[in-house]
Amino acid sequence: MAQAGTVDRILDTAEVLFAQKGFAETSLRAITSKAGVNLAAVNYHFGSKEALIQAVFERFLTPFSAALGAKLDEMEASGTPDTPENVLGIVSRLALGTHPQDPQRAATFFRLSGQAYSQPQGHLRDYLHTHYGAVFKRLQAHLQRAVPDVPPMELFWRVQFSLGAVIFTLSGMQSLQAISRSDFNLDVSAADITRRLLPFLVGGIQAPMPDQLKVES
Amino acid sequence: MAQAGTVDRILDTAEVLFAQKGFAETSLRAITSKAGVNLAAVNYHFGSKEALIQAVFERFLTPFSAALGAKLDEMEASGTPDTPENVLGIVSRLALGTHPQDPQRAATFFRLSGQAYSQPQGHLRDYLHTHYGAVFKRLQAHLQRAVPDVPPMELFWRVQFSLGAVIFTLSGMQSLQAISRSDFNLDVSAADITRRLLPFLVGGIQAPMPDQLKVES
DNA sequence: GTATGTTTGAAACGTATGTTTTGAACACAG
DNA sequence: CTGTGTTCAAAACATACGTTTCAAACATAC
Repeated sequence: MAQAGTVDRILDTAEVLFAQKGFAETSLRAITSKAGVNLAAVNYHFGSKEALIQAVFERFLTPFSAALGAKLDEMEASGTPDTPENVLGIVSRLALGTHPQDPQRAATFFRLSGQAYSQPQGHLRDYLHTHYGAVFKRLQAHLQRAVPDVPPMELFWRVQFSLGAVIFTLSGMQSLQAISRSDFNLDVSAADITRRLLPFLVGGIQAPMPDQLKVES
Repeated sequence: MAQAGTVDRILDTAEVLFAQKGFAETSLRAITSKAGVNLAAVNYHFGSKEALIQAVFERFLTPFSAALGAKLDEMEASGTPDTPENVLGIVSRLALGTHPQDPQRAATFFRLSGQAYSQPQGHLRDYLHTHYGAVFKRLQAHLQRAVPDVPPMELFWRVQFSLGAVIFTLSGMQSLQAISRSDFNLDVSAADITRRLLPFLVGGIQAPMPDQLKVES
């Protein structure tokens, strides 16, 4: 990351700063000065700040969703049974392992995702849904086979709950670690949290259905 | 909300706008013009924009945490057994029912909380933790009695996971409803989602422990 | 009615932001 | 060398923001 081109230096720096301080709170001047490039370079290479944000996500998500697709192919080819543990395990190992040389990278990206998802107006949310919805649905289909007793709509929501638990927790890891440290005198890593997450998610996803769900207006 | 005083008109409007567009993306001018008050009124009555944000949270959270404390008193007095369903049920009914005259209000506030928690630098997160941490710990203690086999630290994280699932889902309800509608042709309300959430959370919180948790640096 | 303290209104201030411009530096083909 | 397209650098631009100012309006008590 030292002598990379202007474009990559911008992307690297923007990724970190966006995760640290948020989109609106990170100015182009902060990015360009820390990256050691000229202010105008962002608009020259990306067109606008919003395009920069999208580019940051694309650079991370495209390889990730491709890797996820490949893992699902593998799973189907090898006849691995569809259990919640297997399906969620793939995602978890992938999220933590796509950038083994930089263990911080995954945490940075979860923070980014958290911000993208909690942006109320939801540009990015829609963008993610349209561009990476296919792999997502494939994943959901595997989960459905793993818990056939859970109705599809219920599973849809449970997957959203899981997403929330994951992104929310890992995006706030820094603060949460401080609390955990003061309460338990113990440090935790992203891998540690993920290991704790898995049983929780499995338990939630395959929970028995409530007796009846009434729909109101 | 029609003829309220300046302070309340500001708070009402700010609450809605912050939830809709975020803190940084909502200008004082947008708030004051929509509230029909002068721009300077915010700085006059609250001192600064950040103080306004805190005031919005305080106005909602203080009654809520008081009500939660009362419900816990009630539970202890009546000898209601500490089960995950009972404890989580209290919170859920409270979150949905504190403002029965305005069902939108709860959703608005969840969106607010989502933004507060995902703000990376975490002023608000710390503020919430220090001001309302006591009730929170009390709740966690009840949960601990409900699932004595789960070690305290594990429970701590599971509560965080649950918080993530709740806030994340309800803060993104609007977008998620759109997806759900297109996938299932079905509409859902906040109460509906909450009813789906409960079994998920109960399943996650009382999930069996993984065989062993190694701690890494 | 006058005086006093509080609240509002309109305008201005200083600053930070995203973006645009213009020209120099550079790489490379003819 | 000359010309051409690309990248970079410095400066300026326009705008939006939070905040401050100061006088007018108001309420309340004496």
